[in-house]
Amino acid sequence: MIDVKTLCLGVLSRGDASGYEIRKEFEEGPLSHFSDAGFGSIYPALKRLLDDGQIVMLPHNGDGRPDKKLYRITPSGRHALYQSLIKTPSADKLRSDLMFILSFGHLLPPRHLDRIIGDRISDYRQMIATLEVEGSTAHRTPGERFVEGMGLAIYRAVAGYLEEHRHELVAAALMESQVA
Amino acid sequence: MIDVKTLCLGVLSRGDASGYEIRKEFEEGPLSHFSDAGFGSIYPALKRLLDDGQIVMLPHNGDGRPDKKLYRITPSGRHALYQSLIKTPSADKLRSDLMFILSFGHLLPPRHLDRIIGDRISDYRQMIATLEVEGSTAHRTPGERFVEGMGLAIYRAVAGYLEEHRHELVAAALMESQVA
DNA sequence: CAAGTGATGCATCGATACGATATATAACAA
DNA sequence: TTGTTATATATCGTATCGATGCATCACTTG
Repeated sequence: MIDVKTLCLGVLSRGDASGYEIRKEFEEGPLSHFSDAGFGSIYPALKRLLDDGQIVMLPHNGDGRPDKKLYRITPSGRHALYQSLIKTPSADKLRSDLMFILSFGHLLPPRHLDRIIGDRISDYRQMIATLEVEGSTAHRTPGERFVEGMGLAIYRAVAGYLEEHRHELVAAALMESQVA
Repeated sequence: MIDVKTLCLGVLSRGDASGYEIRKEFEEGPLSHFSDAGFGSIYPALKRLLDDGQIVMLPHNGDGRPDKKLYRITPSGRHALYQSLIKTPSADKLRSDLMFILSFGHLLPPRHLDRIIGDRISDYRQMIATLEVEGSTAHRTPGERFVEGMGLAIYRAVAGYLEEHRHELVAAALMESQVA
């Protein structure tokens, strides 16, 4: 998997940013769907990138706000980013607590099962609605549009599957609970 | 996210297993699609589960093979598993190096783009074919069938999206490379 | 106008997890 | 007999995660 240093270089390749702003990219932006990094990884990564000369810190114009360290990618940093981008990408990873839980569906109360599935459907429907609005308003590069489209496609597939098969699983759990 | 201790308890709730066999479950079984754990996490987890009395080690019948430590879940372990299963599951996570790379598609050679997308489509088509065979042969609980079905639905959505939008992205990269 | 809430912003720390590596045996093919 | 693959345990350094702490500023709400 791509490391946090490279993720930061990727964000900075689009423009100067602070650690906090980089974090936001992984929480909201087009990169948020398939990448992630928290403060605990970003700040150490920025430190190492500084040491390696792949980014520089901009002198904050002594105006109002004191802190907010802005970082800018260097040519060396762009080169390192490019080298990472042309490496063969590792396999995609899906992690889902819900799916782990549902694979033990027969051990759980049917009502509880039905609730957590319903909640998750709502979550996905909400995300889909948000994406559909953003997709038509926000300005995006072709790559970003492609990635957001993939996010949308996956979210729809997940929400659709949950809706279509929810009853089967709950019904099976009901049978199980009547036996026990 | 659910920790490796709980993942191990989940596997052991289906039957006794060694560390190696637990690993295999995350590489092949129905749990492999949405969960993962390597040796470096499993062995320490088993050690802690032993300390906590949530699993026990079975005395290996002094037959042929020497090593192979078999573990069995205890009632205390089943209780701990249940407690984890009824917690509100955290949000699903998708990680994809490929999507990160493609979001910078305009920086990359169009031919390279086309190749890595094509390779990934093949990977997914292969996984889908494997799953379709297994789904009709292997014996599964309702929960496992549900989870495998979700895996299949997502893989199909991803492969389909890649196939349908591949050209758009490559075309955009071509335009970009002619400008530069 | 005070007081609370939430967003902005930096940073650290411990627990956990990851990935590579080492070691050894058994089975099976070349 | 040599090599390869599968079985099997285990460790170690590094990277990452998640929670927490601490400010400041803006906004709203009684």
